[in-house]
Amino acid sequence: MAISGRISQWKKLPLTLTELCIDTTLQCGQSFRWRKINDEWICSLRGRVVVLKQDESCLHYKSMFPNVSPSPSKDIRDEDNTDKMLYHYFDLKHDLGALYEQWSKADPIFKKLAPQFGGVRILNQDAWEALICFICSSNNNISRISSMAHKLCKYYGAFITKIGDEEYHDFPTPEALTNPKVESHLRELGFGYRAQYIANTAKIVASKPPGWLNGLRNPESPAWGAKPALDSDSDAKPVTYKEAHGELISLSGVGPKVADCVCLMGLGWSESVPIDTHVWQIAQRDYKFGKTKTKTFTKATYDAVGDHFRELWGKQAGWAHSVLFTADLKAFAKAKDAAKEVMKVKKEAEEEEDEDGSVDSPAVKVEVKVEEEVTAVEEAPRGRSKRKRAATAVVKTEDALEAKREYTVRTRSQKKAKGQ
DNA sequence: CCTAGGCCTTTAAA
DNA sequence: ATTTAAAGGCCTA
Repeated sequence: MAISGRISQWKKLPLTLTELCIDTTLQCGQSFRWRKINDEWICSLRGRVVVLKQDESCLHYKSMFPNVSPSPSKDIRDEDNTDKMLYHYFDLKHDLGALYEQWSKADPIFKKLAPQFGGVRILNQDAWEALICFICSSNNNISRISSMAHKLCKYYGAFITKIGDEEYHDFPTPEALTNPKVESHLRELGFGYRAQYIANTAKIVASKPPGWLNGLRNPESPAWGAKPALDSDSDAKPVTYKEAHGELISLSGVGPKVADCVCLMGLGWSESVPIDTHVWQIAQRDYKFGKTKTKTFTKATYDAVGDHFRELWGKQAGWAHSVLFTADLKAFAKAKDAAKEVMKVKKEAEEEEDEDGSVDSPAVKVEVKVEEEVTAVEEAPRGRSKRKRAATAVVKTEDALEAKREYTVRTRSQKKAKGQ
């Protein structure tokens, strides 16, 4: 494989799946730039391309740097701080097992769901990247947000290296997005109304003093590469979560939810709980938040839900929230797959009957219960190979249906409330 | 303080 | 086939 930069060997970090599960953590909607290729995760990160894979006991990683290093003759090991970078990125100083125990103790609902979703961890992302990506997230879905994030890197980020035919670029700086043509270009690229938000926010941030955004960090969670303040200027009073949140809201395209995402995933405010439509649904369905006075979701409701979770889960409420959020996403995806699988089986059954030209097939045209259709498929095998295929489909479908039923039960109460 | 409507684009249902 | 709704919201009136 052709690589234009310098590549490190595989290294490893002892780490259990309870402490970190990259499969869930990297695709639960926190970060939008990781891509999975076979069993490896790959992403450009702070000037290098990082590849990750995980087994029972270790996180394996390697990194690729650009060729234009300060001293090309120097051994890569002297400057490769990827181990420390990942330790910071995954915030591994926290004992996740202990946190899960604490949250389970405080909340029976968490306790029930958590065992299936271990190793979900809040990433310590670059604040600027989080800010722009979550501006993109409004009224949007994960796959489209991801493609937008990649376009930003592709057109505005510094080139890092090429692997095969794929070029890797870093996430763009604010300055790189201040060009007057950015807004119209991003619109052409399909960003929609978010193009303006991004352009405006880039201008605002670029006009602030350097380090302004990271100045909103939780002091207990310093930025990557930040030098510990030597003799700190005593007039700089520490920022609070609420203050940081308020500052972010003043930016373009940033409301309470996006501000909380940046606080939690970019600025180290672990008590921040972003309330999006999913979390709001969880709050209504599982935490009795349905009977508020106002029907629509107001700022007051937003704060009330956040405060409730902060009281329930404590200091690291944002982390606990992400576990439940992940659980809901997975259940939702499973139910969706189930629906697809059912359609597929339907189609197969239909095709088989067409092949035979048999007439006794009322099941496919009439709206009936899916369970009955599955039975119909099972009883309809005629040739050997067809029988096998049908049997496999049934097995897969039963799992899928189970997931769908489970999700439906969980969401029923909410649908009822909506109907009134 | 609360509410309604509009906004870009894509996808899946209806 | 067209239309509607929803997808991890925000902004303006």
